[in-house]
Amino acid sequence: MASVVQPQVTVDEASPKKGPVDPAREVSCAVCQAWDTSLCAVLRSCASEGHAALPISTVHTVPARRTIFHPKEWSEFVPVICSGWSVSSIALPDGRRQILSFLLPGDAVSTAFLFGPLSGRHVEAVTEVTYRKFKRSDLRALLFENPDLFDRISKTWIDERVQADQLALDLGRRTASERIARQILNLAERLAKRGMMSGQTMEFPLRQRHIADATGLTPVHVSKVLGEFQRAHLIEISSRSLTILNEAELRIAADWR
Amino acid sequence: MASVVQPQVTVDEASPKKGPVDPAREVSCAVCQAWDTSLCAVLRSCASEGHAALPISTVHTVPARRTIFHPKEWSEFVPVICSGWSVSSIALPDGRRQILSFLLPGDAVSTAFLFGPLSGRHVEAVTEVTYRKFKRSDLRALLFENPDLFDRISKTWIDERVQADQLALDLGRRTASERIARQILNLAERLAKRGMMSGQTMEFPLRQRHIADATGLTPVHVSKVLGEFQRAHLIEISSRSLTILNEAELRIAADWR
DNA sequence: CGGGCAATTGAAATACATCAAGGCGTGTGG
DNA sequence: CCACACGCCTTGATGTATTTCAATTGCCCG
Repeated sequence: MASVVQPQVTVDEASPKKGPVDPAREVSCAVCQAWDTSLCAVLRSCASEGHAALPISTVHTVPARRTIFHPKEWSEFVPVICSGWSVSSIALPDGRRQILSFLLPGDAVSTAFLFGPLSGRHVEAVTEVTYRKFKRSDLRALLFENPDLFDRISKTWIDERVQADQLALDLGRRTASERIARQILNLAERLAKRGMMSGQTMEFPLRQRHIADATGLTPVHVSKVLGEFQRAHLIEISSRSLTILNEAELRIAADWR
Repeated sequence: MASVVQPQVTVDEASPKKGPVDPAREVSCAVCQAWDTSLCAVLRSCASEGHAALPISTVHTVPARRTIFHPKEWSEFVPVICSGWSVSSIALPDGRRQILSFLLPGDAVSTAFLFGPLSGRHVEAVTEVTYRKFKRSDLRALLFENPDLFDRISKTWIDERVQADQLALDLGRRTASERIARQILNLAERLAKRGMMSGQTMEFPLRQRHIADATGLTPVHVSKVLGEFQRAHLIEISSRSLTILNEAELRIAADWR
């Protein structure tokens, strides 16, 4: 238990806490690289503006591959990722599944989650993950006290809608290589925002099965396309990390904008 | 100009008004079949509860195939369909396009639209369409005055999220026949809610390329699948109307639930 | 050391796209 | 009113992107 499986994201170097509850919550968030994005930022800026304190939350740590949120869970808690990678998906009874998004530090599953339980969604850790659980009613209350908190949420909301639209466009109308290239570029961009890129290199804990489920393809085909990309020196993958060697060409392959 | 191209949905039989503004707005809405669903219902119930009056809106009528909302429009107005069918989509510069939803009477494009412009979206009339344009700021104001209006909107938001998830699952993980069958069942269900089904028969103004763009397929392939469905006596299509002959089997083809 | 998940690779199958031609209905202009 | 063009649908032949199947390897972990 003391030695962790993979030395992934080095977010929490200051406080690798194991207990379920962390009273000194501002401290640990202060180190979080995701301060600039998404819900966390919203909550923190709200607190720093002297309004109500941050709502109560409990911190949890789960190992890789563990379920964070179960599809038939009807919970009053909304999880927000603090460190590590996880994945949000829906599945068919026969096993086919579609990944809707990769969740990085600072991400909540969906803004819709703030207003009611979103059944059918499965959230699963890819690496070891720490996350916070907020009580829905707390967040809601906070939302009504702060009109500009509301503004920020609605902005996130719009973003989320745009993301969903793009996903549909990708899955419905793009080729396999385009989808994969876009997924890589998209992740790179999001990691960069969080200061989690070193140059053109990122930690890349995803299995090919994850990429397959996110792009609506087969693991086998993903392997072939990634192979082509590497032979064409667009990217390089080794020991759970990915480097973009030729961003310009990769963007062309992705038909980016 | 007086004779309209297609005698589609017969919603507005009481008032086929042509002018852009309609002062007697409650009246025309009272006939609307969509009173039970979505944004319209929300606004009307809000008004009937004796809060502020319905916000100002202007009524517009456009012929089939006309653009209602342009992708680069950055408008402060949010359109809500009153009668007719329309379609909301996004497109790639090279012409590929993905339909995100068919809009039926009572539908707004997206709840996200209430909070900010959603660029890139194209909304286009399929049949002759009448719609209302609300001013975003009016709706927003109304929203803050009525906490339970907000509740209803957020419910719609969750629904919309679930729809988006299902779309991704369909496009990413389902076969052509499944996608098409589901689209048909889905439309039937939504039309039924609006009282627009006569038994198992519905007006069906969609061209096969609409279905193709909604399901991520080619018009040619859609034709083949619809042909199979008809030969198998699951459905019958003739003169712009569609009948579900064998709902049970169609549901199986759709892998419904 | 053995077992299981992950990745690679090639061969075969298949679902869907593309291409092409013809028919049918409908609006349009002579 | 007719001829015509055009969009829409259908159908068959052919092409291709992706899946499925299968065998092999490496690797992590118990």
